[in-house]
Amino acid sequence: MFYTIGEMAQKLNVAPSTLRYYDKEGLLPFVERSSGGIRMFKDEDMEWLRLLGCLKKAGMPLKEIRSFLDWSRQGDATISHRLELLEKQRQSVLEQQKQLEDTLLMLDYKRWYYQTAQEAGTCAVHDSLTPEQVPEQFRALTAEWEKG
Amino acid sequence: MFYTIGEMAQKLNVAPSTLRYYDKEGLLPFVERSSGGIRMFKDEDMEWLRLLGCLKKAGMPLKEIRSFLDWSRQGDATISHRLELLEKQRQSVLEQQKQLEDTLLMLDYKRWYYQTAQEAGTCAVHDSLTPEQVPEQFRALTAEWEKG
DNA sequence: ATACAACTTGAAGTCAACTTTAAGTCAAGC
DNA sequence: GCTTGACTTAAAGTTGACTTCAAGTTGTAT
Repeated sequence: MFYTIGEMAQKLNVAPSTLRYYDKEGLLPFVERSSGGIRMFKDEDMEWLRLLGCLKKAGMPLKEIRSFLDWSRQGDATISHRLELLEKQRQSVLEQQKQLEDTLLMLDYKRWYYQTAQEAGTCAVHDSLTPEQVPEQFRALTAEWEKG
Repeated sequence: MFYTIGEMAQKLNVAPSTLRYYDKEGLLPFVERSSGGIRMFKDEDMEWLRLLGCLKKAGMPLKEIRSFLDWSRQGDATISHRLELLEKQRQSVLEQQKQLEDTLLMLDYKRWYYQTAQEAGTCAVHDSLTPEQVPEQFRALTAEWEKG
């Protein structure tokens, strides 16, 4: 079962031009062509593109994804390279998670700050708030995120 | 207590040119200047730059950070705008967390895959693995992440 | 056979977020 | 007073990841 670039783009919810760009960057070396030169995508190709999208969302640049792909096609001699790249990316994901955690805490604090201000009609309400009126989980943050 | 752009850049672990760029983009409207035109950063400015960095790492574009800043300077009339922007960003962070969670699971699976392959010296080892030899947490993923 | 939408390519354009360059100014130490 | 390193600006260059354009081809439906 084959799909055209338009069909595959729709399945993946990306623009056809994006897939052509990936192809040009060597990220789709196994996609077959019809006798007339039209790309014929397989379900297998979608698998790889889903993996690609996953790595991309984890912040991996296309160049590194390309390296990983090239290594995969070179066979068993590159297993340790691939493992190393994956470990590096895993570390990066863990750091990003930590960062998002911190940011979420900050956003939650700010949200409470502005919700309170909205109810009062003014940010000045926070000048006259005793520590007991600040929800416990935010007390440590009032000092840290004063500005803005 | 004032800092030069170089000192502040060092404290924040960014390039001085980055801070000049932020200034040009209207993200540092409150940074004072010496009589000779040299930027004089305060601790307060660092607070804001830390907040900016936090929002940036959460994927907020500088334009939106600029909006938030402008609204903050306009006073209480913009509280709801600010709240709306923060809620939107909070939603975005939650989605990113979910995405990273999925990616981490995939990376953990791939890591196991290549660690096993490395020990065996070949990826072919996975062809002759019974389901019981696959750690339980990865069994559902063998089908999902076959490629690469 | 012809129309027509969807495909093809290479090249150029876009966008965000910086970085670099060039030419000049400021300020601290000698 | 002079040197020197860090600062100033405007403008141009870079990078990554696409998108758009122009000109042409393919393949399906009538």
